[in-house]
Amino acid sequence: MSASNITVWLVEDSEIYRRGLVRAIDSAEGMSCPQAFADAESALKAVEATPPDVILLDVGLPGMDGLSALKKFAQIVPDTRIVLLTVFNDTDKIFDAVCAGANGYLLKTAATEQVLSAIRQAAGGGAPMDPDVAERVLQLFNQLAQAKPTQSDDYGLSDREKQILEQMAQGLVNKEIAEVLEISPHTVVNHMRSIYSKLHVNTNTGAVAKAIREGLV
Amino acid sequence: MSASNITVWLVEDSEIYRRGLVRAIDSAEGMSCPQAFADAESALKAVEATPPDVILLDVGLPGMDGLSALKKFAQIVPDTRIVLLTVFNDTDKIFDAVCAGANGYLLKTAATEQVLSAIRQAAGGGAPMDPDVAERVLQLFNQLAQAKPTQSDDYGLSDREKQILEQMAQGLVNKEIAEVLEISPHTVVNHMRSIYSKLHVNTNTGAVAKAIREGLV
DNA sequence: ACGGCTGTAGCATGATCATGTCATAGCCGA
DNA sequence: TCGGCTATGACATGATCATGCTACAGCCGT
Repeated sequence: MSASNITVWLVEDSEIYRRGLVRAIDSAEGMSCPQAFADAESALKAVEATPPDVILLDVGLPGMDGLSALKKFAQIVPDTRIVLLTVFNDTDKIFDAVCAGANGYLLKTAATEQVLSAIRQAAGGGAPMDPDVAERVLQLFNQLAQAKPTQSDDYGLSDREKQILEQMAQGLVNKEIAEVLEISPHTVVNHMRSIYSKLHVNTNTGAVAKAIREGLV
Repeated sequence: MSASNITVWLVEDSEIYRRGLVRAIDSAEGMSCPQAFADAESALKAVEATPPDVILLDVGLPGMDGLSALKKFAQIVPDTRIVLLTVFNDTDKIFDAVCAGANGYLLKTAATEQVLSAIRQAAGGGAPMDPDVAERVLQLFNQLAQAKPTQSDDYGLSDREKQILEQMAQGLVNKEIAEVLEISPHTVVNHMRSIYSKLHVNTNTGAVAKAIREGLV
């Protein structure tokens, strides 16, 4: 918010790293670090009273883990920009973090000057992101956008059973499914038996619900 | 690929900008710009013969537009890292670009040193991204990932009807739904009529499928 | 050549569903 | 206060579904 003086909080358990970064921030033009915390719990307690512009949050914290903390911060002070600091460069964690509403993602190997620059960018509405992290975000983005609803487990359904399931999920009744697939309604029923058995359901609605939710159709 | 000397191509119609950047790249350590083009067509013709490590691609080109060019480059030389250069900061374009496989996104307002740094990062497998662009990517990412929080259209379903629908999507039969909601099975049927009517379906499977797909439950 | 699986088909029974019609009560806005 | 909407409940009929059983042909691996 304040363009002249950005308030930054630091949540980081390593005392050496924390002290060093606090000093760097306080020395820098246009920003200050009035508070720093060694764990997320104490930061969460204090944040509602005097929300900072930016929080630098270590994801490798003792006690409450960084991602849980991130979600809580995002809930309590949605206007505060939250930049994650991490040594990890793990796709799953990045995915979770982005979903949880992180506004930036820096590696701890970043130089001090880069961190300060990131703080300015975050405060200005940007999302500073390490290029290696960004690369993974883009990969994830493509996976999401290029529509592939992960059918990791198809419950051992046969091709024919999947076809039946698909027609069911179109809202067709058995007779119509039989017509579409050019088989007897009896056969449709038989396939449904197998489907119910494999999906562990016993109603058509249950089968359709499971199929759609699990991306089988 | 080459860590020692990164080959960079520049596709940019502004002669002034192009010449300046070529000179900067050639002067920089560890990279060179053997070729530069004023339009995408001529770059596409030449790219298969001697694919560079990185292509800096202006999206505001005359003739073939930058995004189309991006898709073609990604097809022909998938190993070449493509960084977009743009003056625009438009969400739709960013979305398209990311989907098309861009490996980075710089604004033309970036300083020369930033561009050179971006080239190194892109060549190293990272995705250099302007923080403002990254912010939009993250927003898009959230829209994609966070299910469908916006059931903008609930088809005018009443609260009770949504409850019924929810139970249907659990796979319960009418009698069970009646028990759960502590109403008569007749009433359940009546609510279903309304649901079918509002969703424009006429089977329980159709209703469940639509409800789940549209995020109503 | 045999067993196992898939896909096909059928019959039968009881449960469930879809649809039409009717009815009462409460709540809210006009 | 009246009409409209929601929620409730009911009866009836025909369609559809779930489930139990049997059966056969083709394919695949042993």
